[in-house]
Amino acid sequence: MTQQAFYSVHPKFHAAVDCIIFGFEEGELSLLLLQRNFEPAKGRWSLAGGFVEEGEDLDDAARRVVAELTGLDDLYMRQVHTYGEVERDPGERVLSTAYYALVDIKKYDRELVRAHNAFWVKLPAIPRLIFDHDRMVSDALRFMRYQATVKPVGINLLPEEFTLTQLQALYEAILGEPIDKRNFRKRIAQMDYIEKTGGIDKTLSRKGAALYRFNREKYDGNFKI
Amino acid sequence: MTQQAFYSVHPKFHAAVDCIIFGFEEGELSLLLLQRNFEPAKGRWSLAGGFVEEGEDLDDAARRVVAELTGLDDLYMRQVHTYGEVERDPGERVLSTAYYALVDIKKYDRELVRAHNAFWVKLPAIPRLIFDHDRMVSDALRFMRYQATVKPVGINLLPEEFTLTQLQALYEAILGEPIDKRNFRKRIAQMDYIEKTGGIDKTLSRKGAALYRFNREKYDGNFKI
DNA sequence: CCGGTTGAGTGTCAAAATTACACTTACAAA
DNA sequence: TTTGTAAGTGTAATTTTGACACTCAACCGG
Repeated sequence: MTQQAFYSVHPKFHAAVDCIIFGFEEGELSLLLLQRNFEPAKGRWSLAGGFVEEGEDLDDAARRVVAELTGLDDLYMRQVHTYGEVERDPGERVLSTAYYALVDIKKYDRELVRAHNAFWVKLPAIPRLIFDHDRMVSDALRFMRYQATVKPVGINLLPEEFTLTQLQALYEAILGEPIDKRNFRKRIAQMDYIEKTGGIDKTLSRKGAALYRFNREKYDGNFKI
Repeated sequence: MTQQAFYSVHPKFHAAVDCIIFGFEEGELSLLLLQRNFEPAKGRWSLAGGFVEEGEDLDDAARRVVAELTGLDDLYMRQVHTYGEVERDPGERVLSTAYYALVDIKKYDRELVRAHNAFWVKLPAIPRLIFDHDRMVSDALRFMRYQATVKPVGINLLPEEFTLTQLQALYEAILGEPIDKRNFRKRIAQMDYIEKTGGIDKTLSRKGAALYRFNREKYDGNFKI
């Protein structure tokens, strides 16, 4: 058997990516969802998705899909799972790999999002999604939650500089439960890679809240071996 | 644009599964690896893999690949990750999804394994593997280790009935560090889903060691909501 | 200018979980 | 009956986690 034949006796499939795009606003997690104005499943809600193209890495396809929708590159993205049931897409057989992305919700390109008929929807209010996208969301949420307990990925949902009150609200949203303020700040104080910038945010309090930033070098120094 | 055209403008790809098959013997984790007597990469070591076929779920393809090699069905298997770099398979473009499987190493079909030119290799001694299979192994190992700290998946590597000494040796192999015997037994004692069978194993000690089994009903009762 | 309001910031103690640690027992073989 | 081997057992110290309430700074309105 030639090497060519080795491959060619096997079928090929469409490969897609679907992206669970998380944002954080007003104390709640949101997802960027599309109300589809195109077939198939026109009119229904879905994740941002797209097909993998010739010569394109799987990860890159996911980055492209998110960039085309939000204008944002360089996001924190992680692969969640690949869904390969024969009948999962009623149109044709498609293997789809889900990725989650974390977005600073202040930064996305509003024009692009509008043009795609996409909307930020707060988590508790998300509608039924097409195909198996509901399952993708719950798998992504579980995985993101787990990662957030292990490393400070949540920071990617906040602006460069943030207050501890914002950070706490974020973790409360991610974990879905209230956190004691003093215990939280005690824990953060031990993380030398979350450092004061010296700046002060006065938008929320008369007193003003110290601004912090994530220091990637210190973090990598502590945990990469 | 018709629905047909929606799909057909996009390329298709080969979809493969590669399986990291773990066993446990003599206090060490092993992998079932193939020394390939077929192209491509004939003569080199690889994971057990195969292509997804028409009308076959992705998970089922992974089960089939493991079953064809070991004769074992009904194994504990979990998807690890999908590898989609353009150049990862030097032959043709293939998207490959890795799964790990946990095998009771006493039970596999020796004829089948021999026929496939496959061998159990203890973890510290595994050779260089083809393509990106090394990376698959290390990702699978990390994932399996994590899962083992969270739920008793390791039990799938032991026979139905096992002694606490075996169980401890297993966890020491999975975690890669020694465990205090009394603390370990204290922890196990709290898990009512690991129960004495009443049987006694005399193969290792004159005194005899109590045999235990995993009670799936009790476990599911405790943790499924 | 002073009292009120708002969110920021801070420390201690109790409970729970984790870790370290060494000897006795049962049995079979010599 | 002595000896060797793996099985089995409890306690105390340490660390980690969780509960809890007031003061501070600054601005606002009267």
